[in-house]
Amino acid sequence: MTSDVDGDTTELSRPARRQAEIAAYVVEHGSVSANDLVEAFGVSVMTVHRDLDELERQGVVRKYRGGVSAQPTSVFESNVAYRLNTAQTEKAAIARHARAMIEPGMSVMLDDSTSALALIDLFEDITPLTVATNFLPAITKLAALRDITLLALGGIYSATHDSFGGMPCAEAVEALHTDLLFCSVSAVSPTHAFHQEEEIVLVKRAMLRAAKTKVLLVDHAKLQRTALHRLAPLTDFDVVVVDEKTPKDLIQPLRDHGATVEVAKL
Amino acid sequence: MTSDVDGDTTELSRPARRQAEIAAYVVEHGSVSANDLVEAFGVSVMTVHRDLDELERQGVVRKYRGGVSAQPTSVFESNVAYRLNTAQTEKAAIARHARAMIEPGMSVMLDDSTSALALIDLFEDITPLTVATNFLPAITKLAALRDITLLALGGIYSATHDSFGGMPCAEAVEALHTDLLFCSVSAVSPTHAFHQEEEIVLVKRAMLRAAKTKVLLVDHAKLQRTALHRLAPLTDFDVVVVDEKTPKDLIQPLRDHGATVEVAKL
DNA sequence: TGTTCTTACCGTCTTCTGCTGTTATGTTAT
DNA sequence: ATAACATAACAGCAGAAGACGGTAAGAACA
Repeated sequence: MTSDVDGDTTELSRPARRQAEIAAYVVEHGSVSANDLVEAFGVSVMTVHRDLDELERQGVVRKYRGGVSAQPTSVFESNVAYRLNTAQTEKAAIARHARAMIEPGMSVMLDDSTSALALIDLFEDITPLTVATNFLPAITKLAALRDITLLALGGIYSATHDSFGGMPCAEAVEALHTDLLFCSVSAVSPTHAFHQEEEIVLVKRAMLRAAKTKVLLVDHAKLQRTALHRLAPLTDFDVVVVDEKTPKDLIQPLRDHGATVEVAKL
Repeated sequence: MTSDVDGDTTELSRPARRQAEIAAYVVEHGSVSANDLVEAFGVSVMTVHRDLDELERQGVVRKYRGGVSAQPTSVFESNVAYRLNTAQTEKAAIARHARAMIEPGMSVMLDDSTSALALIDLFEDITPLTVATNFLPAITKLAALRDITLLALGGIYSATHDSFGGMPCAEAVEALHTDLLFCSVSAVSPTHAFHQEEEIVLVKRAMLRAAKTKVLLVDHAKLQRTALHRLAPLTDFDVVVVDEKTPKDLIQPLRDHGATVEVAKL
């Protein structure tokens, strides 16, 4: 669990980073007091409380009098701040690889994945483009771009993912059909893609039905994890993109089971 | 046209304000050169170009080599930046009045109106609350609040309104039914509410069908305007809220035709 | 009631975004 | 070909937002 946080420490505001670290700390220790955190992170009690409030708002920890306790690991792992911290250079490489699949005029669907964010930065040259997404940071970014038709997929806001979901979102997805889907999950086995949360699975399944070409974006950390809900067999995806750091012996099994795997060059 | 811009000059970033002023200038003169604007506003050519690019992105002006020309007045009037400039104190008063209608636990729908933005600032004390809206600035604001269930109404992004619309949005609305709707329009006659753009009308009509109690928020400027599309008779609204600056002789006709009009105290 | 933990408020500080002009390069007309 | 106009890249600046800690008031627990 404490393993693969190969954090580039940049790219995230100081408080956000500290919050992610606090979250990790809490998850590791199960439950700690505010004062413990004061010592561990060298900030004032006030700041600790503010951080914990924010983490609680995101659903990552539960506050009670005298301390905080961790929520199930699942929600921590799908916490946005945490994910943003992880494997940024790999994600950039994956994004560049994905970009090559897009042609001007296409319609593209993005889910609430941090790789998608990196991908958006590469959109400026591929206009015109139609992009549909349920991920709030992505929506904000896209709204500022010209020559991009932005189709926001609404739904119930989740602070943990900073995205929209639930039935309303699934319905919005079902009304569409895009050329491409770029999608991410929290865990990948040799045969299937998995995700922690049921409501998210609901939306992602809908997205899979609503796109012609489906691309799964996977950084190497995902291949060594598991998660509760089976989302879909890997053969449902037309392409699975992994980063270069992925060990060869983890890639081969996917291919053996019929998946088309491409490796993104750094 | 140049009349009622009783601008409080505060509350809007300098460039945004200047852009709104440039837009007004262009609309008034029909078509001007970049250099004209440099003189008129005392900024560099570069800045003028940047402003014009932004205005073009919003669909308010058209750039061609050697200058810019205005788009039809309608789109200028429904331009967000312009609307944000107008009658802010009145809008705050209207928002306070509207706030009093909301009780904790209710579900509220907001359209893409600047008055709605003011209203959100007053939400913190009325939690829990469920809020549905298609207005991007509103969505961003609400996402940061706790104890608020945010239901984003997706759809096709319009840079002019900074909101989502079109059929996907209308469908999302139709799947809901809220206790309250706060809604705004671009023009109000003694008998009807009007709006410039057809797609917007589509969404607002859907919203009217999807709420139990419907409230129309109107600042006094709207009462002296007209617009192309008839949205709905005023009697479709349970309450029409106007600000205190509204001349009495403009209010009376509404009441004579059966509307329930309330005046928001400053 | 006393103690501990939490929250609210306030002033200061820093950090950061993003606006701006300048210079240099590209593009279109005449 | 040359002049007018438009874009791109760069870097400095300013204003604003937000982070932080301290103190004091409040709430929970014992």
